[in-house]
Amino acid sequence: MNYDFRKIEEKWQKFWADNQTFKAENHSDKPKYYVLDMFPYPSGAGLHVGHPLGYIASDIYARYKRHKGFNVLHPMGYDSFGLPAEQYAIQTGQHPADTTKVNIEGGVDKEGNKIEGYRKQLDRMGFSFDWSREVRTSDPKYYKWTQWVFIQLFNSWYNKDTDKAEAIGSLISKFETEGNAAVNAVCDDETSIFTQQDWKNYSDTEKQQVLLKYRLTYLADTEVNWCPALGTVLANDEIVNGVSERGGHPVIRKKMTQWSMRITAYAQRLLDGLNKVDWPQPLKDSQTNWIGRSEGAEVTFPILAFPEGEGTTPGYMTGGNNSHLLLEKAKKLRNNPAQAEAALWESLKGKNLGDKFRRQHLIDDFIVDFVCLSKKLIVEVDGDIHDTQKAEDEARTKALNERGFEVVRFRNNQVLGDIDAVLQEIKEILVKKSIPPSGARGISVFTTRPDTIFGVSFMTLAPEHDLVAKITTPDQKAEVEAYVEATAKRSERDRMADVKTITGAFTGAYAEHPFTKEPIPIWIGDYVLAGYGTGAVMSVPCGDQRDYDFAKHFNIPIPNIFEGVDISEEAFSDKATTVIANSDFLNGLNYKEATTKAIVELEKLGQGEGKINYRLRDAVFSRQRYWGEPFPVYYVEGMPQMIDEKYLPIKLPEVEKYLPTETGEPPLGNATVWAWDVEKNEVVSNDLIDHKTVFPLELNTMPGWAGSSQYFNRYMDPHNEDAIYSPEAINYWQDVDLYIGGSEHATGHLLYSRFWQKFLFDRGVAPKDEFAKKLINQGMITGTSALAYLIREDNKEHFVSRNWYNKLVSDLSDPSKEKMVPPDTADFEDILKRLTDGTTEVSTWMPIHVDVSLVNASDELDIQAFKNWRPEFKDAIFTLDNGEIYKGINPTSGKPGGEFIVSREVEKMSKSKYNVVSPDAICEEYGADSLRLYEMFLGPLEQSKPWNTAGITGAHSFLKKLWKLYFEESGIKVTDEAPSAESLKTLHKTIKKVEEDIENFSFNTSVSTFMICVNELTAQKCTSRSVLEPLAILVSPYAPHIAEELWAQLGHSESIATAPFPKFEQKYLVESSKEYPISFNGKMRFKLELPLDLSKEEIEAEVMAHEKTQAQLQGRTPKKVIVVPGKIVNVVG
RNA sequence: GCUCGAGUGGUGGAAUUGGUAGACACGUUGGACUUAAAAUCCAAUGGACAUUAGUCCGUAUGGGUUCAAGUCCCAUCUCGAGUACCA
Repeated sequence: MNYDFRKIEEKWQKFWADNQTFKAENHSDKPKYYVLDMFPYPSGAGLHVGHPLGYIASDIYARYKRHKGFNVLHPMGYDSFGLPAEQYAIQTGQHPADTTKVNIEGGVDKEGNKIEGYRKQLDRMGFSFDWSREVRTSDPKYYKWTQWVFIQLFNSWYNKDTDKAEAIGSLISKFETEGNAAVNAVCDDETSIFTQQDWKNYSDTEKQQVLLKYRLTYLADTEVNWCPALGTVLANDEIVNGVSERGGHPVIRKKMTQWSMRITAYAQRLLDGLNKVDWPQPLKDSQTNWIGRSEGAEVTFPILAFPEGEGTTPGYMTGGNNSHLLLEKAKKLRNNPAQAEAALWESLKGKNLGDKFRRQHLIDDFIVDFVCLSKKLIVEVDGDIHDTQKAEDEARTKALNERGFEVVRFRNNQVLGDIDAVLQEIKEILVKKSIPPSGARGISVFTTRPDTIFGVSFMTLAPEHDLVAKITTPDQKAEVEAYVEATAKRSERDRMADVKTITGAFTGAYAEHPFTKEPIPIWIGDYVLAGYGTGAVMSVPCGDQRDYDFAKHFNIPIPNIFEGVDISEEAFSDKATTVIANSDFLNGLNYKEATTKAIVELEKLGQGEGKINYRLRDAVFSRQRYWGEPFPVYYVEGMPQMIDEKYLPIKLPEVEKYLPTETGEPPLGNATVWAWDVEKNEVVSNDLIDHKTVFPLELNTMPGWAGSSQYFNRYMDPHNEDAIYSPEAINYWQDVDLYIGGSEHATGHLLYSRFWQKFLFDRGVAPKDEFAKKLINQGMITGTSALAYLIREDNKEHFVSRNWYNKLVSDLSDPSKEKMVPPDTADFEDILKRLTDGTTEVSTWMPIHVDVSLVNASDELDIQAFKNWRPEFKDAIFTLDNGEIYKGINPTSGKPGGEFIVSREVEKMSKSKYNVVSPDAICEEYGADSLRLYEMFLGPLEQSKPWNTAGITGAHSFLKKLWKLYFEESGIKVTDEAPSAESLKTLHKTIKKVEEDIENFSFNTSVSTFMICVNELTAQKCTSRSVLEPLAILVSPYAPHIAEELWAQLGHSESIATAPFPKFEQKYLVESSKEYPISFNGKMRFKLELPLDLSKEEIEAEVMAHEKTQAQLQGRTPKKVIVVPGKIVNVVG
């Protein structure tokens, strides 16, 4: 009986499908295990051998876990919205839904090409997917729930006090009862303060506008990355090196009204969560990097003169003459608070009222009970004793008032009696004292080095900064405007490309230094980015290289504020060795001390506070595309309204053309039936829009990552029509235990998914705030391109076989070498002549990619097939490896006169390089089991490695050898004979190693282990059932088809899929002796078999007595003999 | 520039807490079986000298620790990935 893999694989694939072998139930006595692959985008090109690598690994693990007694969920689906289908639609007019269906299910495309379809390709590889749970993101039944999550986000806000998302209703009730002053929420920067009375007076539209500033998904005018070529905006992670990730088109900045996701609310939790998950460190690093947390301070620099007289220098106070005695007293008071003080502190601390309070704080010579430095409000709580010291208190209040503080006094019994009334009063004062946005008062900057504040010699604003136009003096106006205009014209890419050129302009305005009160010139420069921090920096040229370069270029002074550092060449930015000098109260302090001190002093002035800044931006969620999820949104008086959940899904409308409209609207602008009737609750014709009961629908669609941000949970209950998934389902499956996919999703899908998961966790929909416990990035399988070297001259084309090409190139680059004279071919000599006399350059060799299917395992090109494939080369000359010219196939021998050898190069697999190998062809020739084994055998899962089809024969012949262990010509040869001790040792050694390897995801080494095992059992002529049966189970996760067949042939009627994994038993591995390597000075010289129960001394004696030892020593006496029992012997001397 | 990761035969890659470097496979060479090819099987295969035993050199480079280093430490070089005026 021969190993007929085609028959076997077809048979078992059918069996698994018919019997739903891998269907997972949502309840089981077994423990659960969830193995997930990143679902693919079904492209028309189909799968190549690189794609299934991760699927094979996850499938091995899933099958292994089934053998280990787990209830395994292993689903698959399609991320089927996306740009390629849409662009194909634009070109051909075919509906993307149709092409997507063909790409998944197979069929014929418009050009008549047969498409195999992803499903069929996947099925051929024998994956144990539970297809009953398949999802497609473009299926309305699925995207109903994507729209649903969007609505939940819209109806939520982020409460910083509870540090989680809450229903928008709780925010509205806060507004109704207390306004927004004390609301500690993540919201838009320019949100202004209002009272509950203001809120009540707002119109409906105004209320909606306010709420949009708080919702977790919101509509706002944002600077977006606009890609004119694609006609859409792109998220930051969709831009690579300043051009679009897809297609490489230029991207410009543009202000547009767009949906955004308030992912920044989760910045800190997204960072913290990384500590809880077992994900690859490089991936965690890139998320950490992307979130970009930096600690520092926000500092406000008052603007000295507004040319238009808009503001004046606000009053502030001097640093003060703090005495240590007072500080100590304040500390003592803090530790012994009166009852009322303690009660009030509970309510004031931790920004409970929205502003930071300090207690028992020193203001000049006064210790005040509570102070809010940023609002300059002092709260005093007086005991009865104050009745007797009214005069002193008044004087004290007056003194504090002179220092710019407002003082409010309460009595102990007021605080203890009705603390809510007291808090309300404080809150109202805070609201009144609310400071308008920073721009009106001065320039806000973010800095990570507040310790260097005395080194500020100028300030720089981004050219796009709002203040630029306001502060520029008439003298400087022309220059500044020209500069702003010039920067706006430069694309993002240009700006990135030349970071070396220093440009900028002086505004003519000055700001005042918070401490020295010196005027500081305000410049603008494009090295300051509008999008990060506040879009303005305090420039410390001695401590920052960019500021340094800018200062040098424009001749701005560079004061040195570092102790013992030479800054004549470059800036000094080493925090670790920093000692501050020339900085008043910071002198002599190190980085950490000076930073803390500077922040405290800035807070006293009300001109700054400690702040944490994130690089992470809110994610733009609108795309001007057709083939994406439509928003469940219509507009009333310009304000977005959510469609009630019960009318979902809002299905994509039909359109004539998939391009943007002539008026520049997104493709959905072409739809004629795209309006919402609030009475009928259905989508109706645009003609009916009356803005009374029928309103226009949103024209944007959602981005690609919308559909992939919750799919892993939807698999748990994919057909649920009443909920995204039932609580029972998600409480059973909880989260993904193992997630395998590419590292390219590090800052896209994997970040957004974590964000949505945390949001759904906050809202009680998901039980875990991280969706995947363990994640593995499989490496890329690269292609091995075949190259034929061509020299093209005067319409003559000449290909040269590898050997000759290499010799020619190396001979020519080495003048000392005698020039190779090729065999007697006039043409070849001609080439050599022209190469050597310089008429032709070596570099004019052109590598031509040859389709890898035209090349055999020994790199020999089928010249005739090549000529048929590329008819433009049918008259080209081919010099073969033996130096002869190819004259066609010899009719008598049927062979060419010699071989033409191609060169090989490892490159990414791509159609244009003709190095794509499809898994179908491999399955056809060698079988799916061979493919699975070989892909695992190639190398470590995480590593990228080149594909070389030739190597698959190793895996294939292993399977044939495996088969031969069970079968001979006449049939099965497995017996019930007792196995030899040797065979049991081989088996158990294999069980141990394979189990360890699978647990460590070291699949390549376990394939080697199988090969060793089969080689050994073959040599042992083992036919024993008690060895061969467990072996079939061991192999089954890797090569499931052959394992099923062997299992069946061994007489089992059930599938092998849930057969218990063989148990390793140490007793079969126990050895009585060991072949010791005997080394001399660390070099192994010979081996010596010795019993394992010998003592160190006995081993040493045996070794020293050995004749080879004496030969090695040649009469010398060893200095030392190291004996490690069971390991090694080393003789020193 | 910064942050990670990696450098081992002709190739893909093995090598536990430092303990026999090159497992396993591809390729190559020779042989067997075949009219022939494929398939299969056997043998050799890091380099150099000797080819009988053997000796020397070898894990990017240079140092170091150790009885013993691919593995640990220091410095350097090269490649890959991510990120980039992030204040």
